Amino acid sequence: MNKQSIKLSVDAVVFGYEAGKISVLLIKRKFEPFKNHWAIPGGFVLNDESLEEAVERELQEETGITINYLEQLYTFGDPTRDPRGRVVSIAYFGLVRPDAFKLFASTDAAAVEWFNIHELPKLSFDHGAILQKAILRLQAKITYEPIGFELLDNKFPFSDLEKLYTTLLGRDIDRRNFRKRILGLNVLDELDEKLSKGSGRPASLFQFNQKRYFQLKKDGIVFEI
Amino acid sequence: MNKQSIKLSVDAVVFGYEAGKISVLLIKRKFEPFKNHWAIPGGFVLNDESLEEAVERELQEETGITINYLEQLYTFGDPTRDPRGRVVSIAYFGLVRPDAFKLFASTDAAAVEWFNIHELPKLSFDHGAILQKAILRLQAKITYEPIGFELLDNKFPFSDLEKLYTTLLGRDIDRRNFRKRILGLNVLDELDEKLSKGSGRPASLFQFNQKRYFQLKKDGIVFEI
DNA sequence: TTATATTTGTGTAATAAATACGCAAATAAA
DNA sequence: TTTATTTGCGTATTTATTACACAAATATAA
Repeated sequence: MNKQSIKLSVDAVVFGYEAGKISVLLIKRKFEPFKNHWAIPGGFVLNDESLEEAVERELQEETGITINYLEQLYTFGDPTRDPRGRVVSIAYFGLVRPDAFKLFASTDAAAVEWFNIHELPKLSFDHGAILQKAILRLQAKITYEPIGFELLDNKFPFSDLEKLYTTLLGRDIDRRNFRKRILGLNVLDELDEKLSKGSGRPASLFQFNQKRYFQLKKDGIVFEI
Repeated sequence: MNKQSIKLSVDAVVFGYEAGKISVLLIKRKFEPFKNHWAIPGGFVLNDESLEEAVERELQEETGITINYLEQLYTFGDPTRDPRGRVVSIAYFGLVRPDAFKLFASTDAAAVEWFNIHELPKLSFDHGAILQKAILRLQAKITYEPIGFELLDNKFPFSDLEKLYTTLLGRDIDRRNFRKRILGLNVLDELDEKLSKGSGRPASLFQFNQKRYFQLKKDGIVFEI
């Protein structure tokens, strides 16, 4: 049997949300192949680190960002996906809060930028397909897991959540029914604080109660929009 | 940077169903480590084959089985999961029809056997965790994708489908409502043939119409139990 | 200061979907 | 020929989803 010579990398599709726009974090590659082309951040796995550690390390090195939520997306293993030879990549799916939005300082990449998911550049390797799969996962998953909160500030007005859902699902949602549904799930705490932004009645701030969610989940209550 | 020395393998959790029992295909390992212990079939990926090809090849070599449905499950990459060194494994999830049930002739394994998922032996490596994840995937997925049919003969009486669902979901289902629901999805063709098995009124045979399902799916109709 | 625009917050009636439920028909076995 | 077993089917009740409008609180403009 021939010696196996397959390289292993991780890639991360990181989403952020602000002002009604879903963005994804891309880097401009510093080296060949695809030098100076846009790509999903990622890189080779070190021998003694876990896959998640590899993702977090690469994100740190290339974008300086710290991630708020991370899950495995899919493993891409087509033998021709990398011109350098056989590279199998385990793709991850990440979410960051708005406050993490600005603070990146790339060292290993020529540039780092947020791109609106509707205005994407052409991507390196099979990263277009990876990104597509991640978008589908995000859209599907917010309807049955409370991951939307991971894209909002810790405290948020209800209208932010509503806007996030209409944006992600790409359709209008009845404001009253949505509020009833979400508050009925009993996983949001209403705070005493109010937030005024511009004109209009000030909004109560809410906070996702993860502990209560896990408890309810254990009891068999399912999050569903 | 140190040279990467990570090996890549695939493993397949293959489920079968017969007479109200869900089984999983296991092999007895022929070599160290875990020699003569039970494990999920799998092995190292060759340099120039896709991941799916690797799975199908290994299944063929170790169990002689040909699979009916295959999808990626999850990639397991804990640095300590294999005593031989760093081995990252991409786990797959497969289903076979009852007629494929008997015909295996192992060459690369000391033994091959179907085990009821409720009477499993202790497994090698982290295969217990992989299998657990596969069972959860199977249980979840039959409620929102028509994969249950992949576990039945091509033509089946309705009661077989009902039994499969009660078994997998682990709870009773109202027979009339279930039938209404499934037939209402309009993805089953009722054949002219009848099947008599033992006593009782003979049952009409049904067939899953995959083409119609894909069409309906494209139109936005969702399969859901 | 007052009027206007903007955003938040809330309840109920109408419609649709899910659930509960029992008996007759067709066959094999006794 | 009687009995046991399995299939096939309809309707009423309950529950969940959807549609829909106006008052309260603030900022801004007049």
